[in-house]
Amino acid sequence: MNETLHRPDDLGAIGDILGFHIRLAHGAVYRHFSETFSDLDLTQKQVSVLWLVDDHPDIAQADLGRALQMDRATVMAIVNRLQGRGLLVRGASRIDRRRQTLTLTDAGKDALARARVAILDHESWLKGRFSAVEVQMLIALLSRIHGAGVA
Amino acid sequence: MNETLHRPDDLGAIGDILGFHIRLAHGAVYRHFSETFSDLDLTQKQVSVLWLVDDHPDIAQADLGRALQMDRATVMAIVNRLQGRGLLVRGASRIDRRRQTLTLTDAGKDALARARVAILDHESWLKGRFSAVEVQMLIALLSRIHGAGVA
DNA sequence: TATTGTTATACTCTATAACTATA
DNA sequence: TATAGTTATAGAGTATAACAATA
Repeated sequence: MNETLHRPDDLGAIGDILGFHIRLAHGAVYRHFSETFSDLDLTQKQVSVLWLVDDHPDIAQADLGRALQMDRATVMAIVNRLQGRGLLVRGASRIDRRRQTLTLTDAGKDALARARVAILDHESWLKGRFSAVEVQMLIALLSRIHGAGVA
Repeated sequence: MNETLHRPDDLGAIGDILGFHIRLAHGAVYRHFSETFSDLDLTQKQVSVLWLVDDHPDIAQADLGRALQMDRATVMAIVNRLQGRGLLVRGASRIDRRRQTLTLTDAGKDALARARVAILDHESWLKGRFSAVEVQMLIALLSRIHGAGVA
């Protein structure tokens, strides 16, 4: 049967797979984020890196990797791209010569400022379907999965 | 300050961004899935496609795109890969000659059977941190984001 | 020994654009 | 006009492996 299934409104047994719902939700967020940030030409990860570098001056790449749960090579690729666009600069650390400190340039701070405005739109779209209590509950549940920010 | 921030246990203001938590959770799930399926050499999306093709015989690529919220070209790439590995075959539809029906091969059914076993492990790892009620709550909240399977 | 940064490499997902065939 | 499949192309994220410098 089902050659006429043009609009599968029932997910079937796969609908019980929690990982499946996480992937779908992530995809939806990813697409809306991309639309919202098409003018700024910034991705989710790029904004996260700009944000954390601004929040933690002289943060190193390895720290970003831990905070955003990315491999060193992945951080490298993102930082390279941001540096290539002149949004941040690498500098030498004075206390540990293995490490490189990261600092936003003026252009980087400007991009982040505009990104924060766009994030308001994006988060409103996302959070608009939940009450404040539900948002906190969802964040708490998701935190149990990724395990970050648990002091 | 903060050049000594080697283990940022506090996410700072970015911790209030719901989209940020969704990305982190998705990343954690993605990594564990990859480990669990490294022997089978199947990705999340590939398993989802095998699963849906098995659930809906003669489903077409466009249907997969709607169910999994992927672009036509993205579906194409995944189906090509699965077909190249001999896990499914394309066939002509008899009622709409624009469409191609998709069907699992014996190898595809075998791969899916093994995938279902691996998914049990993966989902146990994922769901183990929640009560049954919390799992249902989380799925309901995530469904409000991706909007699929809502009849 | 462990960590940091780095380079090279490769794979997957994702999407856009343009084309053909069919409805 | 709209939909389905297709092809070509490109960008981004992700990871592994190996190496040098430093702790």
